[in-house]
Amino acid sequence: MSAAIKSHLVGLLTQALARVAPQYPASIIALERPKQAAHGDWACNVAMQLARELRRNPRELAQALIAGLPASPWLDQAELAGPGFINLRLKAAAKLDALGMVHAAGARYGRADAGRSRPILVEFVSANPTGPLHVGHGRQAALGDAISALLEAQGWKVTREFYYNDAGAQIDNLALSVQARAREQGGEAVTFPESGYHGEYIRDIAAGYLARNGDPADLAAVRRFAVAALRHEQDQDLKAFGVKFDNYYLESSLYTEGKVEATVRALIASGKTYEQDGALWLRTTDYGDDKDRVMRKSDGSHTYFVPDVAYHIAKWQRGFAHAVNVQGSDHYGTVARVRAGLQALGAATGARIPRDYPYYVLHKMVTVIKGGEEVKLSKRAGSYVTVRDLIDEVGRDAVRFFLVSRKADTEFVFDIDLAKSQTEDNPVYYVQYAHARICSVLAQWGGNPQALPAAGLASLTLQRELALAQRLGEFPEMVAEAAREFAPHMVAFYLRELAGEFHSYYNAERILVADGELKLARLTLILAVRQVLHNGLALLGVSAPEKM
RNA sequence: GUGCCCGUAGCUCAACCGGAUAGAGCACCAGCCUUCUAAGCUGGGGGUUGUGGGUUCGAUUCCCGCCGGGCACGCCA
Repeated sequence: MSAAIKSHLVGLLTQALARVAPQYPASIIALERPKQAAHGDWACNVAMQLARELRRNPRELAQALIAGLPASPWLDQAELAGPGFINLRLKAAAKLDALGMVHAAGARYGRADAGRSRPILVEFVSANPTGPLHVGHGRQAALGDAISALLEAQGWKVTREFYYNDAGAQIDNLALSVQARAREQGGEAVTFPESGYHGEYIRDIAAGYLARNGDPADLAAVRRFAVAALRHEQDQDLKAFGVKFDNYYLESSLYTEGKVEATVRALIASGKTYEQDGALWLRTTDYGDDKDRVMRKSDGSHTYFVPDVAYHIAKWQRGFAHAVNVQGSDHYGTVARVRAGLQALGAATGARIPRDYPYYVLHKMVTVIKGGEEVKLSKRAGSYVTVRDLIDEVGRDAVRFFLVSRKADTEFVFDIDLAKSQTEDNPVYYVQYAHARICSVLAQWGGNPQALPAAGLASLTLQRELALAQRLGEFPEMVAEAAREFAPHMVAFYLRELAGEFHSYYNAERILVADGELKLARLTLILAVRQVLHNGLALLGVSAPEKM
C-alpha cells in the first residue's frame, strides 16, 4: 500500500471527524495495520481515544464516524469492530497500486528524501590496529554498513568512517610484543611482555619484519611495520566481509596536526577546567557526567578522552552537523564524556553543537557458541573469535544477515552449529532462494521483463496476490522507519516475511499459466517481488543470487 | 554499591512508541515432488511476556519495588 493511499484514508477520517467532533484536530488520527486479516487492511482507534473526553460511547462514536466517511474510489468498506475500532477494507485496485510504484522506481523503490542530501558521518568498527577484527567488530561492521545504507536510502549524504586508535599505549604494547617475538625468532632468550598480545599473528608479523631485514632493536620501525601490517590485515577482513569505508581517520593525525593541543587550549579557555593533584581536570559534571574527568595526567600525557573530543570536534568542523557512532556498549562510559567535552567547547567557541551530538548506537556483545559451549579462542588471534573465523565457517552473506537480524541492544548468541548444520533452513538462504526462484521463472518464460509493467493487473484477485502487493507497498515505510530508528533488523524481518509470502504463493499457484493475461499479471507481480527482495538485501549488504 | 541495557514458546528472536485471540524461525510430530528450483509448501502441539503492585476502556509496551543476566563506573584505551 502506498503512502499516498494511507494518507488518503487519513483524509477520509479527517473529514468524518470534522463532521462529528470539529473541535479535535485531525492529528490524533492514527492508522495501523491489524495483526489479523479479519480486521481489515487498516484500523483506526480514534473513537476510543476520544470517547472519554466527548463522554460518548466509543462504539457509538465509531459508528458516527463511519457514517460520516465520504465516498472513496479506494475504500471498499468501513466497519465497526470490538470496543470501538474502525476497520477499513480497501478495494483490490488500491492494493495493486503498489506494483506500479515498484516498477516505476525500480532499484530506487524504497528511497526517500528525508535526509535532503545533508551530510552525515557514520563511524563504526574503529578497531585498534592491534589484531584481527573480532566478532564484535563484525556485528558493528554489519550494523554500521546497513545503517549507512538505510540513511543513504533516505537521502542522506553518508560518509562511512573508520577511526584508528593508532597513537595510544596499546600501540606501544603491540610494538613491544612484536619486538619480543622478533628477538625470539632471532635466537635471543626473551621474556614476553606481561600484558603483550599473545596471538599467532604477532609471530607472523615479527617474521615478516625480519624477512625484510628489519632490526628488532629499532622499536619505532617495529611499531610502524606492525601497525601497517595490522591495518592491512583488517582491510582484508573488511574486504572479505564486503564492507567499504569512505575514510580512515588516524588518531595519530590529531597529534601531528596539533588538534589535541588545540583542544586542550580551547577547553582551558572555556573556563571549565581546573588543576588538582597535579592533573588538569574538565568539569564534565556541568554537562551531565557523573564525575569530572582528567584531561592531562600529572605526568603530562593526555588521557584518551582528549583525542576523542578532538576527533569529534573535527567531525563537526568538517561539516558534519549529523553524526552517528556505532560502538560496543562497553563504550557507554565515553558517551557522556565526549558530549560534555563538546558542550564545553561549544560554549567557549560559539559552536552550537547539539547536546546529543554525536548520536550513539551501542550494541551488546556477541558470544559464539559451538558444540553447546562458548568459543573464546581463535588460533590466529589467541584470545578471541575473529570475523574471519565466522566468515570461513558460515559464509559472508549468512554472517551479515545474522548479525543484523537482532536489535542492537540485545546480547547476541551466534550458534555456529546452527548456522552450519542448518544451512538449508538458514533465513538468508530462504530469502535468497525466493529471489533465485523468481529469476528462474522469468527465465523460463523467456519474455522481456522490461515490458511487463505495462501489463493489466485486473486478473490478480487471489488473497495471496493482493497480500503480496500490499506487503510490497509497505516497503518504503519500513525502510524509513528502520533508518529513523537505526534498526536494520527491521529489514531482515521484513524480507523474511516477504519471502515467506512469496514461497506460499509459488507453491499454491502456477505463474506460467495458459491464460496469457493472467500469466503476464502474475509475472508482473513476482517481478516486483524480486525487485523489493533485491533492494532489501542490498540494504543489508547481502547478495541476491539469480541461481542457487 | 551507583548508572545504563536486557529478561517474551525447549532454543534464537519479533511485536508498527498503549490496541483486538502476543507472532516468526529453529527443534519436534504428521503430510506434499510426473507440473515454473523440495534451500520450498501445508497442518499440529507448544506462553501466567522474570516477579509483585500501580496507571486505564485496554499494558509485552508507561511508572514503582523485587529477582536474574550483561556492560560501565581509572591520572587504562
